[in-house]
Amino acid sequence: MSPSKIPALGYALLGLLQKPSSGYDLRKVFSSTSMKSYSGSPGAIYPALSRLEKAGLIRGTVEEGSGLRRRQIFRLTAKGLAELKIWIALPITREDLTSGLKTVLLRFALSETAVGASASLEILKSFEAALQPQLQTLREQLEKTKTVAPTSARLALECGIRSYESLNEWARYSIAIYEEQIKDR
Amino acid sequence: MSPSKIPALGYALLGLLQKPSSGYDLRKVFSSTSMKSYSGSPGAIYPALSRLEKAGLIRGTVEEGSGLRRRQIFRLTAKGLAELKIWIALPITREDLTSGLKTVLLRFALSETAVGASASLEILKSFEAALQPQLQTLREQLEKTKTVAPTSARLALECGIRSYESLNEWARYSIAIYEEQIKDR
DNA sequence: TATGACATGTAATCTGTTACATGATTAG
DNA sequence: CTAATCATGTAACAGATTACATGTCATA
Repeated sequence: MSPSKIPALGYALLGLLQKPSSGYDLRKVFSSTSMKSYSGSPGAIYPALSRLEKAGLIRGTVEEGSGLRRRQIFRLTAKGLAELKIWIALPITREDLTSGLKTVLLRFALSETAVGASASLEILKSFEAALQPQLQTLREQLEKTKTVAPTSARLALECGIRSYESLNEWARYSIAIYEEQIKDR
Repeated sequence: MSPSKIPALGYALLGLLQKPSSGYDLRKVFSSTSMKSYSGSPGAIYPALSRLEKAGLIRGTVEEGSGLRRRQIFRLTAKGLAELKIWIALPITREDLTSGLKTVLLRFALSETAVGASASLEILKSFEAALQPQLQTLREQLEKTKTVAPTSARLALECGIRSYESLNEWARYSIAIYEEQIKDR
């Protein structure tokens, strides 16, 4: 329904705000965990939070009370949670693989808590499906450029192929785990 | 010497311009090869080319002659080539791994032609060196979050670890190839 | 009471995206 | 001759980076 033109940072914030946090908390998560790819600079986060609040997806409340240095705690609204769920469960495209692998992994990481294990499994399946044509394209490119290109260019291509193969194995492994888990439930 | 505040797209263009090309040629490369992550939209490429030309790193000449639809062919200048070489041979940091793996691979792919096989080998070695602490950090994170986190979050972390392990194997494999090649020379 | 970490923000600038505009050439 | 493709650009806008600004609290 909504046009949903939110950049990746916005969704990352929504995902983290399943646990209410201040802007500073969020910055710390970005800089201390494996989410360093998201900027975490104040000039990015605070404006992004303002936009999300203006869009009604989160709500900030100034924390009155004990410590009393002004800290604003943000929480997801119902609308924000709905938007987050839609984003997480989006089927994975080939484009997601080339330009936003980090984002895909974040969506998957959040999926179980936000939308449940069966949705996680669906994400994995669409991920695996998207990998196949990508792998084939790269393999064809390798065949084509094998003889002409310099060694380093060929090796770089091989690196891409190996990466996707590794992702493929991981996807199968993860799918197996989820299928077990859902069966046992 | 120069401050070198060129964005990734700029360097990608410099790399491709080792072979003189028009803006349109470059767009085609971006959209048809595994470099789709670089925008290739005219609103990105043409301004970027202008900036590079203004900085004296490339020079464009309008192609007079046969076909006669106006096409501007860009070529690297000596300064541009020097800048490109510096960028390619930059040692690889941990930060490069988390935020710019694509860029690292591009640098490596270009390295042999632009700066020679021994430089390619150096890049691989600094790449491998940067991988180790990264892997250790992720493994520690996995240990810490193993019991608390939901399955999907744990699996996402495992995906990261597997990816870096795969990169590590590739780096060793590639280093072996280059060491052979350099010995035989 | 002075220093540094906590916590939040703003302003200038740059780059990329999206969408549109223009003209030249080739194919049907 | 008309449509599609080639080839180049521009303008409006959104978002990120960098650097700076501000005030609070703890501690030495």
